[in-house]
Amino acid sequence: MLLTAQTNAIALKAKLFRGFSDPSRLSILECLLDGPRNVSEIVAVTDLSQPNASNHLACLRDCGLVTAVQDGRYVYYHLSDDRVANLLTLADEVLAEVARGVYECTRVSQA
Amino acid sequence: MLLTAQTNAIALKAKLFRGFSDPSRLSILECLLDGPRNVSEIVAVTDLSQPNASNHLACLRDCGLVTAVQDGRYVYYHLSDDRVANLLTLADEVLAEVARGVYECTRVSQA
DNA sequence: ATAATATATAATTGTATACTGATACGTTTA
DNA sequence: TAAACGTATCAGTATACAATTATATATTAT
Repeated sequence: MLLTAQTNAIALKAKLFRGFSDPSRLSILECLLDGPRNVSEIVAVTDLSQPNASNHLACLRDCGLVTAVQDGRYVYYHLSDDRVANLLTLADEVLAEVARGVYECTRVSQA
Repeated sequence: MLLTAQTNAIALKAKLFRGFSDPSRLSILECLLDGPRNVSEIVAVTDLSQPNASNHLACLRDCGLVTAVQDGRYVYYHLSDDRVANLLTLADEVLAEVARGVYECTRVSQA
């Protein structure tokens, strides 16, 4: 694809949405809706393996969706912007509207 | 991953976001912000190959983000819900906040 | 300093998915 | 009906990505 300022902006946005587009990462984000959590707590809540959670957290952190704050040997994560929560809420609303369509979507993943 | 009502809801939401998480699909969605477009018009605006656009449209359609209306030999697509536009706008706002972080993110894709 | 705990990284592997080229299908026009 | 046009599907390939296991790094406690 040709790279212009416009396509670059689109690529950025796609990357942002990609942060939301995995169930593991969504679980992490939703668990952070209630406030900061350290990795062990996130692992406990989400049932992800520790390295797996750590990988997804690195992705979310690099993408700017969450922020890490080290406190001793613990690292606490929190949503980096209130609008991240808004995006999740808005997605719920769209889902309520089109849930049936998404449920029947077999093109992205059969899972 | 254990499948509960909760994880199922999360999987649905992840699938929804996946519709937004590809530059080609985002281009299509943004081009539909201005109103309905048929496939040829979408191909012209986005510079995607026709089969590629058609594939992405099938995904967006199955996921409920766009709706297709056939008119003769043309098929017109439009956003299926106003909130889809809202999600795109909100994403822009988050991006404005965290653009630098996303730009530096090398974990999702090196492109 | 050593052990224990918390988190991050690396290497590997299987699977998902984006793209291309060829082709099929459906609709309109001649 | 045949030809042209618009759209969808299919097969194949290359790449991206998620999960796992093993290991490294960092911090606290003994």
